[in-house]
Amino acid sequence: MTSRYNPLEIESKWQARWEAEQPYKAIEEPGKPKMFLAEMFPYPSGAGLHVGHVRNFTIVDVLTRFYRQQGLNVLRPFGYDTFGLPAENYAIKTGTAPQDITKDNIANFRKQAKRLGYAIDWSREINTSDPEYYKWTQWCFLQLYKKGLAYQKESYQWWCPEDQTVLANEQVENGKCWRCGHEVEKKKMKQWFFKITEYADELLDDIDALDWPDKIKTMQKNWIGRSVGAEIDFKVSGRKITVFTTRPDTIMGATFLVVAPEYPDLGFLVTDDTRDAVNKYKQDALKKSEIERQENKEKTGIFTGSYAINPATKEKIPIYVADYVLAGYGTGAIMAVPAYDDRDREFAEKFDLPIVEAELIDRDLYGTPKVTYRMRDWLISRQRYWGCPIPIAYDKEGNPHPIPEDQLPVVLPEIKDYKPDSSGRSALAKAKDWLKVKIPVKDEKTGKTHMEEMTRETDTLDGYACSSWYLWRYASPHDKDHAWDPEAIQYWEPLDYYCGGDHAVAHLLYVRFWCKFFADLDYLPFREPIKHLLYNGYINAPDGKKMSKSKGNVIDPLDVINDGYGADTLRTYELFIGPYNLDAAWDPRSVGGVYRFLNRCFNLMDKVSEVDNTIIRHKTIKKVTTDIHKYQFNTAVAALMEYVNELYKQGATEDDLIILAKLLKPFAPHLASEMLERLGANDEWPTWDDKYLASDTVTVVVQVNGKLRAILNVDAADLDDEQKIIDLALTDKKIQKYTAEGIKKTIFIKKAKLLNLVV
RNA sequence: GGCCGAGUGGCGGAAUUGGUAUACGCGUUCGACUUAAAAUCGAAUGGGGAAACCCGUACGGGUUCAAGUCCCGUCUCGGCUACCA
Repeated sequence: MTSRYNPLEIESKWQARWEAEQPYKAIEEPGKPKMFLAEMFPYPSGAGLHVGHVRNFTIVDVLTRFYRQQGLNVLRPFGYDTFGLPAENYAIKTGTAPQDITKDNIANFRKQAKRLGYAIDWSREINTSDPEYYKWTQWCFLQLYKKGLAYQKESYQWWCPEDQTVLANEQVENGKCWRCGHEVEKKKMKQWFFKITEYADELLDDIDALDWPDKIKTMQKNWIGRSVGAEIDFKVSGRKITVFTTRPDTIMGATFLVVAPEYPDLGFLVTDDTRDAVNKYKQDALKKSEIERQENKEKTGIFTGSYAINPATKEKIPIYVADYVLAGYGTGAIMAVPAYDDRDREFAEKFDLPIVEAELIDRDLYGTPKVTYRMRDWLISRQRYWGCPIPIAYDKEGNPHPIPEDQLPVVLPEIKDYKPDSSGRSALAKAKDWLKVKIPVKDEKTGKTHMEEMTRETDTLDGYACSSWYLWRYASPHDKDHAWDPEAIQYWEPLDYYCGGDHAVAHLLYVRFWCKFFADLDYLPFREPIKHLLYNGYINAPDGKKMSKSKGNVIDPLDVINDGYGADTLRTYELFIGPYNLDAAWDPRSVGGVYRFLNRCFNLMDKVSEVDNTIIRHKTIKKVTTDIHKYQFNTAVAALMEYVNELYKQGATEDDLIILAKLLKPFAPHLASEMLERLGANDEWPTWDDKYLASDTVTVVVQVNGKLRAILNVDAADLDDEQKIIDLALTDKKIQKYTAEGIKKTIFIKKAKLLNLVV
């Protein structure tokens, strides 16, 4: 031979072959063990792939190829999460249709992903903004609607009176709209919700059994936040206020009540003297932004003018309104026990209210047991254009009607102006023709059905709804009759490995919620959608900071490839960079180190000789295999480097090279494929035999008082003879020196091949 | 404030889960090859010391024959969360 290692040449050769032969197409084979893996599908931004995507996708790819090489039937699809604000903002700015932007971005992402050599089944691509896909998102919505789990509710939202639009919490800065600077207020609005709280208990109870990182499991538990307590009624001149408390046993110390500013019965509590002041306090509180609440935790509040009777002490206690009580949690009213609660004490001190160190009583005396959750129902309405239309229409009275399933999809109409207008509805409200729809209505009296003209819902769905079921769509991505094909689901699902570095709570909780819901409807034969979750860390810039365009410290993975390193180096480097679940900083010089390693692999092809490397070969097979099982990709690569270093010293046989290429393939598939082809070998994953790993002689560490003093080479068989080891150790001059005063105790650990002499 | 991570050479990181601390890579130094450089190949590389040795896993204690690993306390950094009664 020889040609130099030219990654770009090798990679384009193999990518062309994989494109033509589609070797990674997955086909159900009942009876054959399957493995289904996926990354959290990307939002295809205009910027293309970044190094974080590469880390994420490569982890999935290593596992994909590893299990393929082990003979499993592997499914590894790919998709795009395309609805969302960036494309809409870009559309508003440029007048380009989000549909077109998305198409271009997907094409770019696909092209770039192919340059990384991923073992993807490209026939299963999905795209959430494709009507073929979101038809079924709408179908899912209708199933939830039918069961009463998709519902409308009046609730307080941040509202900008200038822009006439709802704002997310993060879009409110110091009580002002982030766009126009106008003061925002909380406005009661009718919005769509999914009733995730219906599954709160199951979502919480099933967490422990998941093979997910503890970090994520804890975050989900905290998010759901189950509190076991009681509801207690306090009489207020003929009416009552119900409070929620986790400490009903402290009721003897309850010296006042506090209700939230949004408390519905507030009007009843005020008197002629207090009405104006309370109203003003309420208005101010509703104007306060979340950020202000965070920054200023100084207690504020005002006396309503009413008193309640503490059912335990029979005493008359004042009722306050204060914004440290949240309307959305419990009943929106609390009994304040300043002796036992820090917040209540702070409030009591400020307003000069009595603090009573009362005795604790039986928890069940005055309340009824009640469980409350911190998690709220999932607000899914968005007044945005670029999202999945909610399949609902309203009759003349404003009552909602589901769009019949045979009318799906409700196609998002193409419009010219995406900007929200003063109507406070999404830009869809301007699609006049689209708004009108005829819905069959059954007449109660005659039993006959007639078509009635109605007006479509103009809100679109939160993007998280689109990603709540895509893992099941992967099983039958082109199914025209179902959201997912039951037989394909039966074979492939649930997902074996899911890998990502984001969405610890939201997405990963919503998928679990939908899974349980559709399992209850018998659409899914399992109640947890994801068996193993790998949560990868971020890759930061060389300076350790987050990569960002404005800081100019972004590493473009395509540049790394095109600079001549190639995709194999990039992939291998991103796994070698450190433990997959920790953040890591990009180091351009270490990239070179990995490139040198792949070079050494390639050049080893010229160094074939006749030697026996059985032991190191089997050791390496074992190390790489077990490391991949433990997701220790960095040490798996290190083991391959050690192996190659050893082969450089000892010389390598063809067998050694074949094993190297097989083990290398998950990391550097192009180079490994090239090597295997030249060696005339297949890529079947090798196995090791422990008998080769036990060598005849072993090294025994000899310590004196726990400090290393000598190393002995002894026959492996002698490990069973403790006295012989001790005698041997005592022939060592150094050991003799340290043990001259006599030995008090000897500890021999066979497993560790260690002898400790205590003097 | 609460919860969860992390702290090991000049740097990224290893360490069979309590048993030879610093694997592998980067960087540095030296050598080989070369007219030369690059590339490549080989060797050395925690600190102190002439050596024997001593000191070393953020800091202070403890348990143990033995601690990077376990326990108690402290500090620093990162993430999530934020008055949830």
